Amino acid sequence: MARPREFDEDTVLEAATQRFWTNGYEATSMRDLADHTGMTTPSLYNAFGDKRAIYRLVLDRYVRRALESCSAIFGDDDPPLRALERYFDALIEETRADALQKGCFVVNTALEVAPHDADFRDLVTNVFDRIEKYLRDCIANGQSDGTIRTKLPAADLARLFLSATLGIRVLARTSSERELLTGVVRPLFALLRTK
Amino acid sequence: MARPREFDEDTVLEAATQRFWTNGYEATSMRDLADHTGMTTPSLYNAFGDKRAIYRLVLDRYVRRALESCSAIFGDDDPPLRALERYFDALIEETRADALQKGCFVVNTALEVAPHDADFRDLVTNVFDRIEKYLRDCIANGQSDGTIRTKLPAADLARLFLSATLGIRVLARTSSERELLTGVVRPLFALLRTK
DNA sequence: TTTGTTTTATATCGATCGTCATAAAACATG
DNA sequence: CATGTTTTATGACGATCGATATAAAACAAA
Repeated sequence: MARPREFDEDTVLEAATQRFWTNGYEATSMRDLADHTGMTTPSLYNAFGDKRAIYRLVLDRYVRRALESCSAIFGDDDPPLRALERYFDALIEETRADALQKGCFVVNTALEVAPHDADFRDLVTNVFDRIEKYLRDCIANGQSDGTIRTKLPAADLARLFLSATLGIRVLARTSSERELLTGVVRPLFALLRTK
Repeated sequence: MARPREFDEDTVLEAATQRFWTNGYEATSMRDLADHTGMTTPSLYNAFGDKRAIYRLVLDRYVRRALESCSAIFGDDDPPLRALERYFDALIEETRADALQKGCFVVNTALEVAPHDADFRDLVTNVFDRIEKYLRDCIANGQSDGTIRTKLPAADLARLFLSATLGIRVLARTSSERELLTGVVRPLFALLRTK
C-alpha cells in the first residue's frame, strides 16, 4: 500500500468542519483549509477531492452525527414529553456553549449553498424532513398515550417546533444577550399541555 | 454641478439588492454588480464606495422598507389579533411568491456576514429586537383588552413568534414542497386563544 | 469660451482564488 | 536491492478577485 499517510483523517476532517462551519463555504479557501489541517493543498485534493467534495464530506459527517444524536433522544423509551424536553435542552445547551457562534452547519448551508446547488438543497431538505418526522411521531405518541393533551394536529405542531428550532439556530449565529432561548421554548410546552 | 449621472440611483440600488440578496455577499463580485446594474466598476466605486459600503447601503435600504412594513401592520389601529394575522399572512404570502428563494435579506446577512463583522451583527440584532418588540407590545395589548386569553408572558410569546418567523425564513431559502407554512402558524394562534 | 468639477470608460494593478504538473519521499512487494 | 504505488512538498498555472490610475466626456459657472 505504498507510502503511508502522515495525517489522521478524522482530525483533518474535524478541522475542515470547523473552518467551513464558522466561516461558510465561499469565505473558506483551500489554502485556509491547508493551514488549519496541517496539510498541503495537493494533499487535500489527493485525499478528498476538490473544495466542493470536501465540503460535502464534512457536512455529511456532521449530519450523520446530528441525526444520531436525534435518534438517541427520540429512540430512547423516554416518555414523549421527556424526549421533547431533552431535545430542546440539548439545543439550548449547545447554543449557550457556542462561543464562536457557529450555529448549525446544516442551517448555514441551507442559506448560503442550498439555494444555488441542487445536491445540497436535497441534503438540507432531507435533514429538515427527518427532524420534522422525529418531532411529529413523538408528539403523536404523546397524544395517543394522553401525556400530550392538545388536540392540535401533530403535523402542524411538528412544523412549528421545527421552525422554532431553525429560528433558534439563526439567533445563535448573532448571539449577544439573546440567550433567553428558554423563553422561546416555554410557550411550546405550554401549548402541548393545554387541551 | 459638473457632468450629470447617467444612471438612476434607485434602479441601480435595487439591482444590487437583488444580487446580494439572492447570491450573498461573498458570491457576488463587483463585476457581477456592474453587469447587473449597467454601470462600470469604477462608477460604482465613485458613486457608492467599496463593496462592503454598497452591501451596507442596500441592506439599510431593505431594512428601512421592511420596518416600515412592520410599522404599517402594527401601527394600524387593528385589533392585536388581527395585526398578528396580517403579519403572518404577509410573511407567508411573501414566501409563496419568492420563486428565487431569496428568503429574508437580514436573515441571510445574519448567517453569512454578521458572525465576523460587528457592524452588521449590530444591525441584525437591532432589527430582530425591533420585530420582537412589535410582537411583544401587540401581544401585551391583546392580553390587556382580553382578546388574547393566554396568561403566558408576552415576552416569551414574542420570542417564540420571532423564532418561528426566522425559521420560516430559513425554510423559504430551501423551498420545495415546504409551502405548508400555514401549518407552522396555526398552532401559534391556537396558543393565543387558550386560557 | 475658458475654467473647474464630476462622471464616465479603458485598462490594469497586485493579490488571491481553485486547481494541478511535477518529482522527490516513503512504503509494500518481488 | 529493484520495482511499483501512493503520499508528500514545491511551485506555478490561468482566472478572477477587489480596487484604481488615468484621461476623455459632459456639464455648470465665470
